[in-house]
Formats: sequence, C-alpha cells, structure tokens
Amino acid sequence: MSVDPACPQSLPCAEASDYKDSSPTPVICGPEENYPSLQMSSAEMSRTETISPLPYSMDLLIQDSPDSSTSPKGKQPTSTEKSATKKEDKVPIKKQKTRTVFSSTHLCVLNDRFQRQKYLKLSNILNLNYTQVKTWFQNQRMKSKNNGVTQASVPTYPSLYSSYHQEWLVNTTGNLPMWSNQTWSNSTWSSQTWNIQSCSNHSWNAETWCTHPFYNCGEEFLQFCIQFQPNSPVSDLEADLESPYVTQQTTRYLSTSETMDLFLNYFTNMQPEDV
DNA sequence: TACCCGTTCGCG
DNA sequence: CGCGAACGGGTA
Repeated sequence: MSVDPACPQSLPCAEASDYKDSSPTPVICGPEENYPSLQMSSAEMSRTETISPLPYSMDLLIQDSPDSSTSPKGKQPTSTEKSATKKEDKVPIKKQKTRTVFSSTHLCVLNDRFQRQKYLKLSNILNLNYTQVKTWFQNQRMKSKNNGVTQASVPTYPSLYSSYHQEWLVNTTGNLPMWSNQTWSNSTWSSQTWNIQSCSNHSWNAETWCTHPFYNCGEEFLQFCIQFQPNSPVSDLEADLESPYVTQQTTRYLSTSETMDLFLNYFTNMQPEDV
C-alpha cells in the first residue's frame, strides 16, 4: 500500500530498465535526429492526415520492409523486357503498386514494439521513465473521463501572430475562433502542462481540436521546445547515457514568453503544406 | 499484459 | 486541503 521510502521508484526503474535493455531504441527505431529535425518527412505528412497516426518508429520500421511476401523474386528485367520498356517510353509507364503482406511474426513484433514504443519514445524525449509516462497517461484518461470529454483534456495552443498561418488556418478549418483572443496565464504554461492543457474559457471542444491541422503537431513542437531548453540533453542517447531512469527528475519550466517565442519560431518556419 | 478504477500519499 | 503521481487489485 505505502511506497517504500527508501526506493520509491524501485518498481518503475526496474520496469523501465527492462524495456531499455530489451529495446535498444536508438538502433531499432532509427536515428534519433529525426526528432530534432523540424522538417516533416512525407511519411509524417501523411501521418498527420490519418486519424490514428503511427508513431515515428512505425514509419521507420515499415519503410524499408522487404516486400518478399508479395513481390515475386527475380523480377530484374531481362534484356527483352528492357527493350520492351524502351519501346513504351512514350507511353507513360504506370508504376505497379506493391502491397506488403506482413506475416504473423511481423505483425506480432511490430505490434509489440508499437504498444511499448508509444510511451518509450515519449519517456526518452522527456527524460522520464516508462512507468512515469504510462501512469501520467492513465491518470489523464481518468481525469478527462471524470471531467467530461468536451470540457477538459482538449489540448490547446496559443494565438498565432503570423498572419500567414492565421489566414491559412481560417481557410482550412472554418470558423474556429481560437487563434486570436485567448489569454494565456502563467499557469497555462508549465513544462508538464503546456502540451496537453485544457483551457476552460475557450470555445474549443474535442471535435474542433481533433480536426484541427495542428492537432498532430504537438509532439514536434514538444521536441522543438526541449531542443531549446538550455539544460536539456542534446540527444535521447545522450540522455540515456548521462541520466538513466533511476534519477528523480526535476521539473524545468519555460516561461510564457519563452514558450511563445519557441512556438512562433517553430510554426512560422513551417510551411502550410508541412502541417 | 495493458488498461480501468479506487485509493494512498507527498507536496505546495 | 486540493492536486497529481503512484500503487494495487480486478478484468478482458
């Protein structure tokens, strides 16, 4: 019932290190520099259009997947085939689509990785352990459930003062009035709450937010802010090396102005098609 | 095994 | 005293 005061994080630490040991994230998930990079890949762009986007790790896992199950082997064009394609040069060649059929083993491994990666990736970024992130999500689910879906847990972002983006937002999202008149108190912004924070006096509800084109930009912005926190590790790998899960993290705060500057800097450098 | 849910407990 | 992190039992 009570937590052992000698080692309050013994269980989370053990669990986290289990994942850490068995899941060499930087290797399996690809280069971590994907996060500091603010350029959205085509995969990420398509991800923003999906209702339930895959994490980056899935994109990276899938992108180089061999198409062995569906693509006939030895499909290298023969000399006759080459000449045939030369003849058809004038005709627009329709590149044949291939659809990868994952084996049950593939799906098993991928799903397993996906389930854990959801929290692993975030925990690495935030330099928290896996259990802390998972618990936070659980508590947030309970919190939003108790408060009602439309009243709380609608993540919001500050006004954009870039007229370029503001115009684009209006045009693409309809009559959402959120980018102009919100006031942001200091309590609105903290290192833990600015990314997923409800604002009680705005006109958003879950639907308007979830259909907003910035809905999927939270993680990129999050990474962007972390990147610019002066005391933050440069990379996830560096974070792992110098500060394992055992350490009790101290909360770092960004001031309102700092966060606003980061936000504006981030989104004003982003092209609309990136969003 | 992850999630739900009630609960405890520490902190400001 | 309220909030939120964390715990532990139950469940599918």
